[in-house]
Amino acid sequence: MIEDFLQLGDRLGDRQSDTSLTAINRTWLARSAPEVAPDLLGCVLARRCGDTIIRGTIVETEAYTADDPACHAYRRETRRNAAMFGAPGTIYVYLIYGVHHCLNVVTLREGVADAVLIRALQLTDPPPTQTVSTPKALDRLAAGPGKLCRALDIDLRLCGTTFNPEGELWIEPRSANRTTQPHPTNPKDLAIVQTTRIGITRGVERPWRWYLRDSPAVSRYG
DNA sequence: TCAATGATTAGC
DNA sequence: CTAATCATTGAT
Repeated sequence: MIEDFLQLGDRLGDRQSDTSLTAINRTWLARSAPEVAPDLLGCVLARRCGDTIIRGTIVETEAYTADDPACHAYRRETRRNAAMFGAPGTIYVYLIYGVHHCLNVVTLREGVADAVLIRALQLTDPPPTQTVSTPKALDRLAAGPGKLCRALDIDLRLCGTTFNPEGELWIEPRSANRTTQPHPTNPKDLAIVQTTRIGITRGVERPWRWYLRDSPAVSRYG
């Protein structure tokens, strides 16, 4: 099953409508992070939690590359960042400030540290473990890299595993036929803003942050 | 072995 | 603006 997923090929372009293709695959991710990051906007991150699946539309991403001083693996490979050197489609999760987990999609090719940080999701429904009183509260539940990991119960246990629809975490392309989505994102109408990254002290000038202009679930604007 | 720090967040 | 909180990191 996992092999089938990996062999789906490179047919998952932005506007594919083949409903048999349900997940982003390794080939689609075998591009540099600054190429993949804006393409992930409007795609759906899906998390299996027991019987239920939590879904959220990706509305904010950042790219990190091997020659980028802000990248965790800029100096060398370590035990913490080892997953960043994995094949495209590998999951890289790290703990930041001793408090929050952050989720990355490994891109490009095996042996090269290159990844996209998922910074915010527009959740379609509240996770089973959480309650929200207003629609606005739901908008903010995954509005930040640490918050989305908490909402989807993502932690270090997933680090080093692979995005896979047969597993616990995967990504569905913009094109998937998702009639149950309360927040459909029409690829033709994606208004993408490109700007500089947040929270870093080196490589600050690289314009490698992207977000959906009109999304109420973006962590910050500007 | 040890001190500094960080791709953050909530709260004052 | 700052505390929380800890694995990783790079320097002793």
